[in-house]
Formats: sequence, C-alpha cells, structure tokens
Amino acid sequence: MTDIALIESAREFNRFYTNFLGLLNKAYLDTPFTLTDARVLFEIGVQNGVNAGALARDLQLDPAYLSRILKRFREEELIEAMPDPADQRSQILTITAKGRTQFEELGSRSNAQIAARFDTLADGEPQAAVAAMHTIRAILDPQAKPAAATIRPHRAGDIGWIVQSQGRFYAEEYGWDLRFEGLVAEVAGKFLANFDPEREYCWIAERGGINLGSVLITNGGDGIAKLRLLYVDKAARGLGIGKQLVDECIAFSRRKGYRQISLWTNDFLHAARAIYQKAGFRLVSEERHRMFGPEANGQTWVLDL
Amino acid sequence: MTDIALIESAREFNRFYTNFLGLLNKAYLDTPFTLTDARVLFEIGVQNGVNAGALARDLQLDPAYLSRILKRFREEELIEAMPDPADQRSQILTITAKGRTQFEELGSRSNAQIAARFDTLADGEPQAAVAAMHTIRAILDPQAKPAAATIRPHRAGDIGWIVQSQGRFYAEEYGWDLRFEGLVAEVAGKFLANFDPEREYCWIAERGGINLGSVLITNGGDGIAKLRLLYVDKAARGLGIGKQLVDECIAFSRRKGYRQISLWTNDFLHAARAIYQKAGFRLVSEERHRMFGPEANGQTWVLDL
DNA sequence: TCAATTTAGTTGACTCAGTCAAATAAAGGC
DNA sequence: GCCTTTATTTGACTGAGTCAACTAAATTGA
Repeated sequence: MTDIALIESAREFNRFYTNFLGLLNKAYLDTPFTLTDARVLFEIGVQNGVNAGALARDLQLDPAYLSRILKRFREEELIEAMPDPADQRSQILTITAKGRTQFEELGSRSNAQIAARFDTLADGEPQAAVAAMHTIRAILDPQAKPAAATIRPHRAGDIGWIVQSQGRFYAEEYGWDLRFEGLVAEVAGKFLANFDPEREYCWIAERGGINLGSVLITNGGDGIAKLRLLYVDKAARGLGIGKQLVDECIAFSRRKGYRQISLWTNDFLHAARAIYQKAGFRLVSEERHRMFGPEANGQTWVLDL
Repeated sequence: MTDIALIESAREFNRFYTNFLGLLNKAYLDTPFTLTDARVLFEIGVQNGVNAGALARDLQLDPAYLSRILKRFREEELIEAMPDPADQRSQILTITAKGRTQFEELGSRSNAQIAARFDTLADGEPQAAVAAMHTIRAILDPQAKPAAATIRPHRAGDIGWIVQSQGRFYAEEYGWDLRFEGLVAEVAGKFLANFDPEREYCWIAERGGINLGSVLITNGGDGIAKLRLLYVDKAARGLGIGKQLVDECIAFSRRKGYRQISLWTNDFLHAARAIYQKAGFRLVSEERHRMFGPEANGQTWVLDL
C-alpha cells in the first residue's frame, strides 16, 4: 500500500501539471484546430499507418467523435483512410503531404512554446526537468520503448558535463576526493586546448537531449591511441552504450592508423573491464595507488590494432 | 537557446501526460462533479478564504463560467461566499462542513485512484516518480522557487558545472570556440588538483538544487589573490548574485591577509565590470586578443586591500 | 468633489466538443 | 448458415465553456 504522502504529492503535481498543460494547450486557439484535433493529427503523423480503432483507444476518444474528426481531416485532405486488407471493417490512416505540412507547422508552434518556456530557465534546469520526465514516463509507462541513445561528437559544454558527472560519480560511489575531478578537468581541458581533429575524438551518448555517456581518444604518440574518460550514467547502464562507445573508439583508431589503444582503469569498474576484455584488450600492468583518497588498484590495458 | 532534442522530449512527455491525466480525470464520471467542478471545490478546500477573481486566474477559468459553478456550489451548500470588506465587489469563498466532507470524499477517490496505479509499481518506483515530479514542479513553477540563492563552498561536480555552463555560455553568446572551455577546464582542474583551503576558495550560488553562479579565489603568489571564473546564469541575473559573490571574495581575501586582488575580464562583460568598479577595482591594463576566435578586449583590474 | 473609466461578478444567449444510441458492413464462432 | 461481436458512421442530443452586456463598486484624473 503506497504511502499516503507520496500519493498526495502525486496529486498535487497532477493539479499543477493540469494547469501547466492547460496553459500550453490554450495556444491551439491560434490555429483552426482544437487540442483534440491536434492530438489526432499528431498521432497519425507520428505512427503513420495507424488503425483508427487503435487510435481511439490510444487517445481515449469516443469512436463516434474520432470518426467525425477523421472525416473532416479527409475532407481537408490532411489524411487518407483506406480499408485494412486484413479486416475490411478497419481503417488504416496515413498522413498526406498537406497533412505533413500542417503536422510540422503544429510541431513548430509547439516547439516554440516549450522553447519560450525553457529559455527562461537556468542552465541545467531544462535537462533536469526532461530527465525527470523520462523517469516518470519510464515508471508509469513501461511499455513505451525509450528512444535509442545516439552517439555524437562533442560540442560546447560537453567537456564540462564529463567533468561534472564523473567527478560527482566517483565521489559518491567510491569516496574519491576532488583531486580526481581536478585531474579529469585538466585532462579534458588539455584535450580541448590542444585538440587535433585528425587524430583525436570525443564521443557523447545522448538521448532526448540528455547526455548519458562519453569517451575520448587522445594521441599518446608513438602510434598509440589513449582511450580516456569512458563513462555511462547510472540511469543508462545495461543498454549497451558502453560497448557502443568503445566500438567507436576502436573503429576510429584503426581508421586513423594507430597501432595500439592503451587505457587506464580501476579494477572496481567491473562493467567497463568486461567491455574491454570482450573487445580484446589485455591487461599489461597493475599497481595499487591512493591518488584520490581510498586505496585502489589501477590497471593498464592495451589492444593491438 | 534550448536544445531541440530537449524540447521534443518535453513535448513527448506532455502528450503522454495529457493522456495519463485524461485517464485519471475520467474517474470524475463516478461522481456528480465534472473535472472542473472538482478542481474548483478542491482549490477552495486547499486555500480556504480565496478570492473568486484570483481563483479564476489560478485555474484559468472564464469568470462567467466560474460564477455559475460557484452559484451551484452555494445552492448545494458546499461553499459560502461573502463580500470582501476591503472591496465589496470581490467575493471571499469558504468551504462549508458539507463541502469539506465532499472535498474529502473527492480526495479519497483521487487518492484511491493514484494508489491503485502506484500499487502496481515495483518497490521504490513511486518514490522515484514523485521525486521526479518534485523536480519538474520546482523548475517549471516560479512560485515554487525560493527567491533567494544561497552561497556555499564547492563540492563534487561543481567544477564540472563551471566548465560546462561557462563553456556553453561563451560559445553561444560570443562565438568563442572550445579552446575557452578547455582553458576553463585546465584552470579549474589545477585549482582542485592543487587546492590550498587556507588561501583559496570556490563559492557556488545555488537555488533549489540548481547552480546559478560561481567564483574562485586562487593564490597568485606575492600576496596577490586572483579572482577567477565569476559567472552568473542568465536566468538569475539582476538578483545581486554577482555582487554577493564578489563581496565574498573581497571579505575572504582580506581575512586571509592578501594585499591585493587581481582579475582578468573582457570588456563586453558589462555587468561584471560594473560590479568590479563599484567594489573599487581599478583598470590597470588592457590588450586586444583572439585567444578564442573572435577579437576581444581583455582587461586586468586590481583592488588594493 | 464629481464624472469617467475600470474592475468584479452575474446573467442571457449561444457554440460546438463530446456522448449515447442505432444503424450498416464485416468478421468470428459454433 | 446463423448468431454474436466488432469497426465505423450518422442522428440526436447534452452541457461545458465562451462571449457580450449588464449592475455595482472602486479607482483615477481633472
């Protein structure tokens, strides 16, 4: 039986968000569409080829009411409907070019609306809000498949993100002191200050605007690529992101003609070591250290290319 | 300018939550009240003695429509309305005993509804969902924000935050390239790596768990304190945070026996320069540079202590 | 001090979003 | 082959919510 305080907190949020959405949704008055119209067109745009009955269920609309909306959309040539070959009773809905234009117009207006709201926020607040939205969605709608993480090159702010998230992680999980964060900052700072795009790279894993992971390749000289600062956020572990990042490093290093990749890790990072081992890295040395407070076991691994 | 991926994530969540609330709100069909009725009674129950005009604004309801609902509630003896002594046009609304009973009945039904949903979740998930709701509320609801920022010493992750937010800010506002972010990372990294708590400090301005500003004092040798990386987030400007941070620096530097504070800034940072001038700093040198791409005018200021 | 304007709330008239029921056509089950 | 169920459509309707005009009270400016 869930704690009453949690329930009341959820209800209070729901009252707040009902108002918040009410404010956002008033904007549809600037278009000829009602909110429900927009929801319908949008859903057809997103899952092109949807079944009308499924649409009514997804959006919790009265089928009779939806039918009228769809009829009007057909008349306005925003969508096309055709009988499902598998079941002549059912209708398959697809968006037309004209409908796609309208869909994009609605999308732009909606984007502008959220942007206007998010632009008033402090740096980090939109990310924190969206990360929280991802959390709620994942809990309340487990069937919704989270979008796959994409991997992209670094851009402004990412190096700072690397420093912040890894600094915080190692402090909280392993009790490492701030010298570690300082080292990460210096390493990452040098990477940017002396960046050689021909032989060095930084990959960022991201989903829905939220950074989830990172890794760098730097030029160690003598044909050796250095794999540094591999990290996957706790919330995104087990999804194969770490492996994807390491695979990118290996492919890049081969492409750039390095003869070997070398990396330093600590033995308590089990998931990372497993990735390295499966990728063919071998352990070449090991040393205990207290560089950041608690005693730890540093390891150097290499992969011949 | 907020990242489009964040905006689209927020919109997707809004579509999902519109449906989720739609499902919850259908439950009102089991009572004689509409959703709007319930929102009205609930809000009067929560802020007993509310002004009718304020209620209409808070709930974004047409005053004519609200008037009819309130009339019906008066007839059903759920609420009482009396003219505001301060303004006879205005009505003060209070809930009656009967209304309170109904308010609690609605509350119970709503609690049961959320409980039914939360009880299907795994252990810890309701807590995680509600924590996420608090996060969203705290960010999006200006009224929920504490007005004042607090200033605290740095902790794990803050240096990364400084690198990220300033790196992004200078890139977006002034077109500086990533070498600036690299420099900030190195400076801040050295600060942590060689930190002398007796003579150096980092202050962070924070509100509601979100960082809003920062500044460092480092030991420049020869009795000179260096003021570095002063920054206030766009969303928090004009609140006096910058001045507070600079004041902290001056007080600390005097306490630690420095003879002078020195700092380097760029002339386009007008607000920062105004703070320095008001604090008594004087301009001692100036030089044009292209360290980070576009040409800029660097300035060194000092304050004798 | 007074007239004009604005504000708070109410009532009349109305629109149309959405619901319910009955209809038709197609599919499924026995 | 017949009965039941499902998908969709259309007719009729309700009532949530909007807009305008009204009254009473407060504010503003001359």
